[in-house]
Amino acid sequence: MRIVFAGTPEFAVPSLRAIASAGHELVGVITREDAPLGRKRVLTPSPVADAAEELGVPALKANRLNDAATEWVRGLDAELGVIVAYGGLVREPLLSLPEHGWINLHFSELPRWRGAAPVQRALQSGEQRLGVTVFRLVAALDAGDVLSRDSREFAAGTPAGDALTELADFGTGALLDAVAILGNDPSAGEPQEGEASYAHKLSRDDGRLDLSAPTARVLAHWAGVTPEPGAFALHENQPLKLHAVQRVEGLAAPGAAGGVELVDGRAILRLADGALALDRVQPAGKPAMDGAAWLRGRGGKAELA
RNA sequence: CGCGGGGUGGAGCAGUUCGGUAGCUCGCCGGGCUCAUAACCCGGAGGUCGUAGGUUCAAAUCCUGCCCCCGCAA
Repeated sequence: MRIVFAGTPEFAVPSLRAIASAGHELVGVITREDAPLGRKRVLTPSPVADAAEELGVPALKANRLNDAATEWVRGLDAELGVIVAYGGLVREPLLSLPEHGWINLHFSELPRWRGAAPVQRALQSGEQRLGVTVFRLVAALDAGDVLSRDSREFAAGTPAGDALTELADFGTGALLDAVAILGNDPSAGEPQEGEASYAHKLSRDDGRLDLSAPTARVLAHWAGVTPEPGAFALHENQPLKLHAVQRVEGLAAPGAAGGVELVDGRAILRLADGALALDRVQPAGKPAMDGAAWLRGRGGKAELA
């Protein structure tokens, strides 16, 4: 099938490659414009842009799918549009331009967690079964008919970044299935069933952990916001980023939640009903460091809030 | 010139305000104890205090330039 692909970040790349290696004809790729990256603000092409170049597919860099983008796509004469984490909305008339319309690979079990940060929000609320859904793009957000879906279990405490990376690969199966289904039956698709929920984009403040919560909830929260926007707690009114944590058993917490002390060479954070090992932390103004080293530099004890 | 923190043996820190012999918790090496150990005891190595210059009898500490790292903001 002649396919135009729209996507931007790292976890859209496996889908792009899967379509290419499945023998479909990739006629064009749309991705967001080069964005300034890092402290030095170096203008950097998106991962999808790099992949498109490597595959030798013509790419359009656009932050909005406007008239110019629509004309560009019209010239491609694509049969199907595939969108994976592009970062912009497809509207009419572009939406109806390809013969089979557009399909989207979304990283949740729709209609749950529609929107920008499905994996992060699902993990944050303690879910460990994460899914992918391929559906037809319609005007309403993530609301079109479903073509294929799949899901798998993740260990508690799996960071969103890792989960997303795995789902990006995992989801290519459902994506290729959906393309095949459409090839056989252009009218295929089942309406989404169940109650919809929305996964709003994460802000920095979403990374602030509530240390008075039960351990399982703190861990889920940590997982959902790691590595972006990053989990943190306050130490002496300064943020302390928690890059890597692990639940530790067998340490009933006699002290108040928030106390950190050295146990068997690890920095252990006491919570209401358990404890977390802080394996990698980063104080404000410092590089990331081993949690135990951080604690030693503070005399072996600290209080987080 | 957006705001701010920081650069001290291998790691993390203190010391800088009020210049005067390099300190702490670990790690490392050697020895001891132990059935054993990440535990404990004894001993040891390892630092041009980011860098260049200035002030001074004397600079990690005061002054100036530069380099690098990071937290915010964007």
